[in-house]
Amino acid sequence: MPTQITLKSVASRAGVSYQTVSKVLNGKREVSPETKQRILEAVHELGYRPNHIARNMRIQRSFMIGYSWVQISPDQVNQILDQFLTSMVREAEAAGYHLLPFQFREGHVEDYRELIDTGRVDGFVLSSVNYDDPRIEFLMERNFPFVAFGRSNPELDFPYVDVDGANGLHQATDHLIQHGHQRIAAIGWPIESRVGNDRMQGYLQAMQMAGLDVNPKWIERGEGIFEFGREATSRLLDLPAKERPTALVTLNDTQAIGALYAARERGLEVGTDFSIVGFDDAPMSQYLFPPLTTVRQPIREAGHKCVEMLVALMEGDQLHERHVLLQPKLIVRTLT
Amino acid sequence: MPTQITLKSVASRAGVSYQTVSKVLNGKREVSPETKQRILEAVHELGYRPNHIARNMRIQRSFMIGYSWVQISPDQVNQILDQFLTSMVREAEAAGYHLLPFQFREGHVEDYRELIDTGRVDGFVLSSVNYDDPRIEFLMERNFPFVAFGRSNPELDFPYVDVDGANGLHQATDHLIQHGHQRIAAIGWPIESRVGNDRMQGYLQAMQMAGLDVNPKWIERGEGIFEFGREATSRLLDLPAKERPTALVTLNDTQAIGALYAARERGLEVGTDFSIVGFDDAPMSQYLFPPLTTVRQPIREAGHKCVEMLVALMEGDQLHERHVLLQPKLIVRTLT
DNA sequence: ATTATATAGGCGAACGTTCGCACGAACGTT
DNA sequence: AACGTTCGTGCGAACGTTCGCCTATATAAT
Repeated sequence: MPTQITLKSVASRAGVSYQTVSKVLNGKREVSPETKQRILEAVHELGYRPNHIARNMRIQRSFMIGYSWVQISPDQVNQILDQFLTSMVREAEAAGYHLLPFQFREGHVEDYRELIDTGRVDGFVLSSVNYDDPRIEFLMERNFPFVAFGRSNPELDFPYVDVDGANGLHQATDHLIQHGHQRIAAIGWPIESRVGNDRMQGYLQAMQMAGLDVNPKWIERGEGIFEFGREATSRLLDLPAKERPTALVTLNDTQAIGALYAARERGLEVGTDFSIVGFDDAPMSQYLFPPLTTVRQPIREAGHKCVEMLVALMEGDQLHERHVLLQPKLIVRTLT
Repeated sequence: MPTQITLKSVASRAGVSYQTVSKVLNGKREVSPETKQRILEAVHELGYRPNHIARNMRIQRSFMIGYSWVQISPDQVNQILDQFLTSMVREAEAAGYHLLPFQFREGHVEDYRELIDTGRVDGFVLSSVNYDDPRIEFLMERNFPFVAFGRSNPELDFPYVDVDGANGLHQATDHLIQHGHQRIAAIGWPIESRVGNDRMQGYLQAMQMAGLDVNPKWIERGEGIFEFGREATSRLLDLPAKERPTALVTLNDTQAIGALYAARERGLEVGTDFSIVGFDDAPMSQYLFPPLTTVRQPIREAGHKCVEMLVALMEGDQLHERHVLLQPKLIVRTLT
């Protein structure tokens, strides 16, 4: 390490006290144009950069945003992390903050507490929230700034950004209805999942608004994985001909691909004999045979919004919207 | 914010000077068991946590590792980021560090300089390195700790971790040879890509060792995207029957999927009429029709190693290995 | 000419740590 | 009994900022 260039170095070069240099750099108006000029030159010549740790120490802020994500199963990959993270980093930097990614052991609020108590972060963005999320309870109680990506219990009032999953499935279901399908099944997630329930609601609404009855057998709930999509679809296709669905919505692309497999195993041609709509627009979904019609979430916008809101909270500004619901978009790739 | 609990709070409760508390907490041996006990109790009762910013300020270290990744094309998703990031975060935390993800505008070494000069990071992990990477030149010159994930110019000696792409393609090619293929093509990346060239080398080696001639027409170079895989494969399949390859290796799964499409467009059944091996083991590759045989990189191990080496560097320890080459693994999913 | 007011800049303190040195007491050695 | 050692603890300083207050000089108002 070459010896640091500090305020003092600049000051002695410009022939002023180091506090005056600080004032110039922070734009205080109590300094004459000439000395200001002289100081700025010295800053430039020496290539001075304020030491952030010292600054944060004095200010009693870290300008860090804590963020943790849950690792999906080891062989699965988080499809949206890249986009979400990138958009958050960009927005954070624009506001003078940085992201602090950290490990979070599910249920261990301590991991959050630790970061607060050691002064490492000024706020959090939460993701993978669900009903009764202990992190939300904890942070609300401590009155520590945070924004959740996703909703939790309806009775809790905290700032969040979410994608309108119900609308997404509404669009997906409508799309199938428009193409003449009447018996449409849905592969969902376990009832403990708030996200799953929201999305499922969109399916039910769309069916109801179209005046279509929903056979309870058409609703399958299980993990958002390939295997479950495949099994559930198998069961659906085993139904007697007049109950058997002609189309299917799923809550993510992985399930949809499982469904694709199951249909194919029966010799059904997906897109003509049987239709499937996914959710997520996973990177490879466009390249499947046939390409998967799916619902794309505005992930970047979500990341952007989360940080924007959090920054406002951390700076003590008033939020002009505490709850943001972003609209996903149906990506139509097959014609049926 | 509730008023912070500092060394002083603890000290006054335990009836000692705050510096003594610091000594206890840092395990200095110059304190009597009784006072130590008393202090530890006070620490526990008050729930004291050392303020990290203050500590770092004093120590003149940030305990932060800078990491930046290049955004692939907007519609593509970084398949490995999740795994790489997670493993780095885990390893970093275990060593008392945190990751600092930041935006990096390609070619702008300033983004790195800024983080150093403001004292925000103690070291970097680089990824997406290539020949003549300006970051490497810059960091070597400043003698600032870093570890690269990936190799650069052979004449530069810096600590790196890489996956042995040549070995990966060697395995892939061998697999095809074992199954009787003789005319094997390769879809590569532009010659400016070090990673691409390394991998391609493995293909050439495997062919040579098997005594198979490589027809120059079998080598295609272009972007690692679907479209190029498709076009290149089309060209290959247009070759006259006795030159036409019966199998194909690609440098990533996206190209492989393009190849799959092209083969399918000709009515070829992949796996029997024509064989394809990919690279990366993208999350969806296992669910393609047919499932894609591909090469899986030990990404987690790479992230782990990068941080482990970097931590050693930052702490001034001697590295017992400056260059780590990890072996990828062929994942066989189709029989041909 | 005297006093009030503004302006430019300096100075001390503080943020919460860690670190080295000084000091007193207890102890063992001569 | 005088003296060196060790041990336990306290104290001052420092890390690089920002912030508020004080002061000296110049300027304007009486």
